[in-house]
Amino acid sequence: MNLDLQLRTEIQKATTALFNTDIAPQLQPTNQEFEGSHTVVCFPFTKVSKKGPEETARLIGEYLQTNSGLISKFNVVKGFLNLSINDAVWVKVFESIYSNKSYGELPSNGKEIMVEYSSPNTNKPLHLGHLRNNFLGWSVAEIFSANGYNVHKVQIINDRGIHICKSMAAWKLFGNGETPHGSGLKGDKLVGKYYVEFDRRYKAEIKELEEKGVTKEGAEKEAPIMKLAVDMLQKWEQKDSETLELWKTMNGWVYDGFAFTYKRMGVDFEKLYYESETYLLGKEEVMRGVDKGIFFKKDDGSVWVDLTADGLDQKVLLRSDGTSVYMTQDVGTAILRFRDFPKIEKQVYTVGNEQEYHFKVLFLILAKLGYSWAKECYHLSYGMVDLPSGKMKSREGTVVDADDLMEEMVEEASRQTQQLGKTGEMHPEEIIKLSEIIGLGALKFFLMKVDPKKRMLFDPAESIQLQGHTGPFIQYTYARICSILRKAASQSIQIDIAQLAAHHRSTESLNQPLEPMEREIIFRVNQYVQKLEEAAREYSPAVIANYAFDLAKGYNQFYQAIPIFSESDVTKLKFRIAFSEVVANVLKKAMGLLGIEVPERM
RNA sequence: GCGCCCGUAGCUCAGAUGGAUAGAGUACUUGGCUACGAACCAAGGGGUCGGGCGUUCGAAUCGCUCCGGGCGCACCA
Repeated sequence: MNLDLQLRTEIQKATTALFNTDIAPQLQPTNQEFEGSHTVVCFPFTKVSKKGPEETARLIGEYLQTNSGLISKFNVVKGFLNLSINDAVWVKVFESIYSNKSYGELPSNGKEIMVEYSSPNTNKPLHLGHLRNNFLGWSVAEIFSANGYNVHKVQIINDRGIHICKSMAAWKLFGNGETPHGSGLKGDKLVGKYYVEFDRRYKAEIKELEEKGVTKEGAEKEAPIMKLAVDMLQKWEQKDSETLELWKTMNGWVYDGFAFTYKRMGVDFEKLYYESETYLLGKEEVMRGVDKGIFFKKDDGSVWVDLTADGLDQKVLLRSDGTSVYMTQDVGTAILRFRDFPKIEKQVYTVGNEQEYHFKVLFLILAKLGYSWAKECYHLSYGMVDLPSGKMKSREGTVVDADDLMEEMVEEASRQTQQLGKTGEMHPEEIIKLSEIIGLGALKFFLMKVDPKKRMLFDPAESIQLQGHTGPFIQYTYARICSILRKAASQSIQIDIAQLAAHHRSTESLNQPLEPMEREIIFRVNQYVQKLEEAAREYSPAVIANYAFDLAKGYNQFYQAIPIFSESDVTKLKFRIAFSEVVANVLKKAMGLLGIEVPERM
């Protein structure tokens, strides 16, 4: 049952009866300091009531109290009508949540979407920025899934081009046949090492040539290592077997390394796309656009799209030598995906906000090519992650490596767990598993509690905190409830929810109301579905993260104020156990959307 | 130069389509474990919501303007 919707309907009935108006009521949660749970803002009704705000609010309140079974009492502060919901109604709300095993999962809506995330540069190991990207993308996919969508998680792997050839060239020159297996170095780290080596070498060679009097431009082209890389690119395009072999081998190393990192992150993909497989389709589409007069060719042979009518510039789509650019590849990839999954109605691209312009252009181009789904595509644009020292810069060595960071978080979780003396009767494997859950939970929560659109600061000292507004705080609340449920089970306390609800309804007159904190928590639990919808609408896991924190905090307050097992009234005791169980389930579900596990003890 | 984003407590962040005395966390000062788990709870101080003007019964939220910070505008990806 949807309490808010019912309430809204009742209020509308009241205002229609009283003032003969169809102004939609404005409902908001009541401020802590006043009694009640729902507040109607009555200022908008003063126009039709022809009375002051307080009088207007009082009239609506009186009408509701006499005519609606939902409201037990009300109070008026200025133009605000604060409503108290009947406890029997609260219990009914609770009952329907408790007995609904799939609470928090909306039924299938028959819609299908695709979410792209990660899509790293294969020459560079994953770093902190990728963690935000992956966690956000994965979580948004889960959020849509919980909203009833059929979701496909994908990524694009940028596996062709000169940058790949750079690490290949460096490895060929200086690698001495080094392999991940032989050196024990993770595949992506090994390839990254040669990419850096290329750059170092390239700069040295340029300097050498310049000292011999070659111009800077000349030196950049003449540097032997660059010539080798360019040569490899040409050979690659001509499908030279030896080059292709090396390309495959080194890419394989990278993929193996990434797979390891993804696994620990807890993210996955249904299908991987490779640029080497999509850029030709992009080229075809662009040529088709030229034939249809959508794009135009310049004298030098390059192909352009004119977006000045849309308030943007002209944009190149094919170079004068006929090769494709970044945009061309993305056009091809998008179209291929809609061919592979004909039922999807949109694609969500999880990519940093520095590429906002790129996606604006991409969607316009796709629309010009006649793809109606183009206007449904969405760039899930997120802000950069800064360090206390400022921006991450590879040149200054301030890049925070994803593998290292996850490892440090887990180690810190382990250290703190042991320091708090929580590991008493745990097996060593259990401690390891728990540390993983806590460490990654802390990291994921830290990165996802902030609005994705905003640039954020990653303070290492703060991120490893396990108290306060953190993932472990919520995990702890969950573990605590599990402990209560274990105790209840050991005392063989059986919950019969229908009986409890009936009892509450019949004893209401016996003056056994709910505690205000209990009402508030039912209110929050009942809010979950709305938050779920909001999170999808806003593409924001932060909505879920902050909701879970608020719920956990509310429960902890209740827990501390009301000792459950000292309650002598068996019905109340049972209610509170059932109530705790519901909170635990919702916390688990919400955290699950963030990819954060919750432990039964910690 | 043109375009987009951001500015809320010392610090990190919330603030539903404009609504009540702007909220959390952290840090700091206190108090609470013989109890269902103290990774918790309670209390306190801490704010010109970057500045100004405007719209409105009502502005952190909308408009204009200035200041400060970030990003983009490649035949790079």
